[in-house]
Amino acid sequence: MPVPAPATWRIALSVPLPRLFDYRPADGASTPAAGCRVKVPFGSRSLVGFYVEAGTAAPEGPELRTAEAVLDEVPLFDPPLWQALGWAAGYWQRPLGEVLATALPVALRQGEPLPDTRTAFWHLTEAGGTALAGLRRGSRPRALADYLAQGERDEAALAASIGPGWRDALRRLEARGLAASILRVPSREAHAPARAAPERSPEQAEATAAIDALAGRFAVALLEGVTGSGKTEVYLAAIEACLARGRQALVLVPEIGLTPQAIRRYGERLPVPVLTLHSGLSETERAATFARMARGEGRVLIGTRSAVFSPLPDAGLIIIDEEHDGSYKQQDGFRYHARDFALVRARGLGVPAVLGSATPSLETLQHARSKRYAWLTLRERAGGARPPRVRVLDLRSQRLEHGLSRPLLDAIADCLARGEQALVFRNRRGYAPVLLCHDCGWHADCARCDRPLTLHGRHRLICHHCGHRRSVPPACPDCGGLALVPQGAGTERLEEALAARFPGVPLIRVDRETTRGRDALGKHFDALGDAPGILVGTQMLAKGHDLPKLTLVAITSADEGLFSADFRAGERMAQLLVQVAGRAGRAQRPGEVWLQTHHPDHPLLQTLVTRGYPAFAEAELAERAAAGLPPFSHLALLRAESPHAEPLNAFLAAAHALARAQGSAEVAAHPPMPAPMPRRAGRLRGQVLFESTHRPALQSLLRTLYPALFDLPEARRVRWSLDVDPVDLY
DNA sequence: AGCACGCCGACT
DNA sequence: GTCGGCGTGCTC
Repeated sequence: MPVPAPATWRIALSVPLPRLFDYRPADGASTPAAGCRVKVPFGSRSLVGFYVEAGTAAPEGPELRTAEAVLDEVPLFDPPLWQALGWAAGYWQRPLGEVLATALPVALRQGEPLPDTRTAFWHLTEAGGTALAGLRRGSRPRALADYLAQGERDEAALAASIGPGWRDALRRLEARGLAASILRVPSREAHAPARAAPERSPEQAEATAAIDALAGRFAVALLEGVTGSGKTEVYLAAIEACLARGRQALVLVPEIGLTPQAIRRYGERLPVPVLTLHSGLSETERAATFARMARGEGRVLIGTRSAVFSPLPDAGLIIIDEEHDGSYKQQDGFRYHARDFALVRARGLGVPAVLGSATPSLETLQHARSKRYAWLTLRERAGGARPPRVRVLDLRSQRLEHGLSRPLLDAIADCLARGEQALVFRNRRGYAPVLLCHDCGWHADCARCDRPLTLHGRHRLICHHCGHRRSVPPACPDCGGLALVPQGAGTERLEEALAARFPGVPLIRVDRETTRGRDALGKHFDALGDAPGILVGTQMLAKGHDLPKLTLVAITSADEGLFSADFRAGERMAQLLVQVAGRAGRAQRPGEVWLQTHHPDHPLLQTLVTRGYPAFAEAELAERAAAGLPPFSHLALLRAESPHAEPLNAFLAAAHALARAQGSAEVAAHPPMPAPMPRRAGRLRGQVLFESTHRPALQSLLRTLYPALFDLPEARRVRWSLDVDPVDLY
């Protein structure tokens, strides 16, 4: 009779190795549930990992080390979340431990316990009730005692009611035994919303009813609503219904979509507290939000990309606002797509998901066309606002003043004269994108990226790809000529030109330089107010709060994206143009959009301008279908970079050979090629593209290829990463 | 990714 | 004579 192999614990660790690690069970510990955190020795350090499953020690395997401790009685991941994360690790090709670690706030990742989410509620003691009348009238302790006499209150309520000095007064009452507190989970009781819902349009009511009808099962609805059509009202109605059924709702928003105004709007309209998750929070706050959601205390969570990992023990609805937005795709490390993961979670949870956008991604549109998603549309703008009129301005016959044509400047002047506001959009920061020698054609390039340096101010050249800075040379380094001229216009130059042309008119520039930190954007808009004025800036202007006086939107160049090598450039350009254009003419003032271009006859532009985004998307989908591009095929991109060409080429060739050797007829492994930016920050970059019309075939190739890449000796000399469903081919 | 080990330049 | 540069290799 053979001796049974000793049982082991298979642990997922957050290290970039595509396997689990086997340990002997911790002394005296019983086998944990899947997903429990376990402390284990690893090399010379001690790591927090996740128990996955039991295993058996291979007879000739390595000597196993012993796990130190089990940190959880109950895993932090509920079963559907655990399952979805396992799926994600397999689909996006990342070690499970790394995926699980990303899904947790840092404190929990490091082994901290799930934080206490109870809050202190204060009340008057019996002695306090008696002593109340004896407290000096008008004093803070008296005010506090009077307030507490009405019933128990949490500290936020005390602060709001008493104002500064409340804590001091409270301490004094507590010291005299007049007030006491108990720690308690805040009541889940619904309160009356601070603001009532406006009347819904028939379209909104219809969409709301359609979403309601999906409750209790997995289904996806695309809510395609033109800018200003009130998609948020539909979300709010769907969330209310979800709450009424006793379920939690998760709302994902793009990075720039989660403004204080937006949060306030949800908070005022919903009958429960709204939790938020965004880049401005501390790790303590993130862990608390995670805990509140895990315990079912939080009923509504609004957050950016990473909020998709929140526990949802009572899930009822998942909403992905602006589903086309690129910020849902994580661009380093675990390269997941929050929209796609949200749909996987919705399926696992058996709840509906709503994808909202004025400009849906072609992927989502294709699903809607093929009837896999319900397709709901909002065609009317709320309050009877008219869609803006679009005018295409042919630049070929125009002289430009710092990137602005005469007719456009006149239109801005008219707009200001009417007492209205204008928005000038330019997707380039800085003064000018190129500094050119007029004598010999030399231009200033970044020495580490081979790309033109952007002129900032008159003296600084900055590389937007690697951050490298230098000053403007006194003369052309090639010919010695002194005629170094800025070519093209960035937001800085537009601001300068507009200020010169419209002296005294309020002018606000909105780009990464001028708009940093929490709600800097909101402060800009507040500064402008309702007075006539001009906003000039980058795509940060595409969203933000409503500007009722904004009636003119100028897009200074629609040409980028028309001829780009990236097959998604046209789609992105169209989405951006429509989003920016949608800012014009809310309320009762009709808006106009001016579009400067050197290619007024370009078919994509023509379709977009004359027939709108849906027609553009149809045309683009037809082209993608003909070219066999996504969403009609599926891609994975192996990227690599190295300071030297030789190890880079060796790795890509080896990886390509490996894929070829696996020989899938259904997957095309393109030969290694340079990245669209072949050199960045001094590193050479190359890639291998995998493509298949059959997703399972691509997945099957990646499942064997990914671990094999780690074993390539060539892999150790380069930095490499695998991107499944890349959104750009950079 | 860390972290240790390992073999060559400018400092107390 | 050492501190430390980052190449190379390993982690149950």
